[in-house]
Amino acid sequence: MALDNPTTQAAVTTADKVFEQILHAIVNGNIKAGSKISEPELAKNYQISRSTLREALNRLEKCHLIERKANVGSRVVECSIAGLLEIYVVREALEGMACRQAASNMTEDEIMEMKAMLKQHASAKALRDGVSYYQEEGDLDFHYKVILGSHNQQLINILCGQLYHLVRMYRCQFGMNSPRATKAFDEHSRIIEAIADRDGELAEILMRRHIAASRKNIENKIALQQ
Amino acid sequence: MALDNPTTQAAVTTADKVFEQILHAIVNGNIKAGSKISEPELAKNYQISRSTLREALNRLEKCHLIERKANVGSRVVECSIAGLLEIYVVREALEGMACRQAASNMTEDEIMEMKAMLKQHASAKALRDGVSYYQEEGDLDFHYKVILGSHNQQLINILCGQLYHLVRMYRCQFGMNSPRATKAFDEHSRIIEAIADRDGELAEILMRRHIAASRKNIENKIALQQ
DNA sequence: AAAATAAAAAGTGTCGACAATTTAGCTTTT
DNA sequence: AAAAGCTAAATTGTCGACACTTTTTATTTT
Repeated sequence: MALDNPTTQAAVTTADKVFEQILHAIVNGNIKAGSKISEPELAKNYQISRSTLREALNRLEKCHLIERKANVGSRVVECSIAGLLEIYVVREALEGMACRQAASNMTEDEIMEMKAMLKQHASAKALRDGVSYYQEEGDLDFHYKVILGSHNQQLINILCGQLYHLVRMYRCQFGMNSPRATKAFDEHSRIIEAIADRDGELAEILMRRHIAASRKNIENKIALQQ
Repeated sequence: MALDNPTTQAAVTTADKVFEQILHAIVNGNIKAGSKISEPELAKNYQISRSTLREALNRLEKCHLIERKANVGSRVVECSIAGLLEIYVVREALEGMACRQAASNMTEDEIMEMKAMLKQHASAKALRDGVSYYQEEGDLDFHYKVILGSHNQQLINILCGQLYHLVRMYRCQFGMNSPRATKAFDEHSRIIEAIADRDGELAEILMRRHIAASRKNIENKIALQQ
C-alpha cells in the first residue's frame, strides 16, 4: 500500500513522527476501525508523554481518521459501506473539478510527466505479477498527479490531506474498492488526453465517470450480496 | 454576520469556548488576516494556560483558519483574491454535488422548510433595510440548508466545518463577494424547485451556475480595476 | 559601513502532576 | 432479580515548568 501522499511534509517534531506511525497503523488496520483509543496506553506504547500524544491525535482528527468527544475520548472512525459510498460522492465532485482545473493549469512538463508515468504503468502492468501493481500504488499515483495538477491549494489540501487517507484505509481494509484494473487503465489514458488537449469540460466529465463507475461497481456487489 | 454554522456542537470544555472566541475574532478581522499568533500573548489575553490555548489553536487549524510551522508558530491565513477564487472553485464542485444529493435525499419536510424559508426571505427582502439581510444571513441559511439536505456527512463536514468559516471570513473582510442580491434570490428559487422535483441533475447544474456566477462577478471586478 | 559571529531573549515543543469528568463495580433498595 | 444510587478507579482536560529551537540584539571582524 502506498504509504504517503505527496503533500506530507517532513516530520520534524516527535508528535509528527508518532502521528505518522499511528496514521499507518490505522490505515492498515493494526489499530482497528471503530476501536477506542486510550491515551495513557498509546502514550506508553510510543514512549512519549500524554501531551505529545494528544498533539498527534489532533492531527489524526484533522485527517478525519479519529473522532473525539469531550471528556469521553477518541475512537478510530468506522468503515461502513455507507461511509465508503459517501467518500466516492465527494471524490466524484472534487476530483472532477480538480481534473477540469488541471486541464487549465498543468504545465507542459507536468503533462509530459503524467504521460511518462502512464507508459511506465502500462509496462509494469504487463510485467509485474498480474494487475496488482496497477491496482494499488499506480492508481493512487495517477490520481495524486491530477489533483496536484489542479494547482488549487484548497482542493489539494482536502483531497490529499484528508480524504485520501480514508481512501487508503478503506482500500486496505475492505478490499472491494480497488480499481477495476483493466478498464481503469484505459480511462486514465483518455483523461490524460483530455488534459493534454486542454479540454477541461471533457476532462471533468471523464474523471467523474471514472469515479462514478467505481462507486457503481461497489453498489452492484452489495446489491448482489443481498 | 451569521456567527455560527449549523454543525457547531456545544462547547463544553474551556478550549472549546476559547476556540469559538478566537474563531469569531479571526472571522470578523479583530485578529488580522496574515498576522502572527503569539501563544503566550493569547493565553494571557484569554486567561488560560498555553496548553489549552494550543488545544484551541489545533481546532482553528482544522478549520484552515490558521497555519502552523513546526518550531516557528502559527499565522492567521491570508485573504487574497487568488485564495477567494480557489474557494469558489471548491464550492462549485462540492455544493453542486450537495445539491444533487439533496434532490435525492431531502425529506419532504426538509423541502417544505426550505420553501418556507424562501418565502420568509422574500418578505424580509422587501421589508428590511434594502437588500442587506438577504445579502448576509439569508444567503448563508439557504446554502447551509442545501448542504445539510445532502445527508452526506463528508460533504457536510468539509463545507460547514471548514470551508464556510473561510467563506464568512472573506465576506466579512473583503466585502466584494456578497451575494448579488437581486439575481441570487431568483436563482435560489429555481434551485429549490429542482430539488422539490427530485431532479438532481438540474439541481446540480443550477447550483454550479449560481456559484460560478458569483465567482465570475468577482473576476470581472478585478479585471476592471486593472 | 557591511557582513559575520556570538550571546541573549523570546517562542515553541515536551513533560509530569493535579483537577474534573466519566466509567465500572459494588451495595442498597424495591 | 432488576433498577437505582453510591463509591472507587480510570480517563480526559488543564496547568506550570523545563528543554530545545528560532529570532533578535550586540559585538566583532573585514
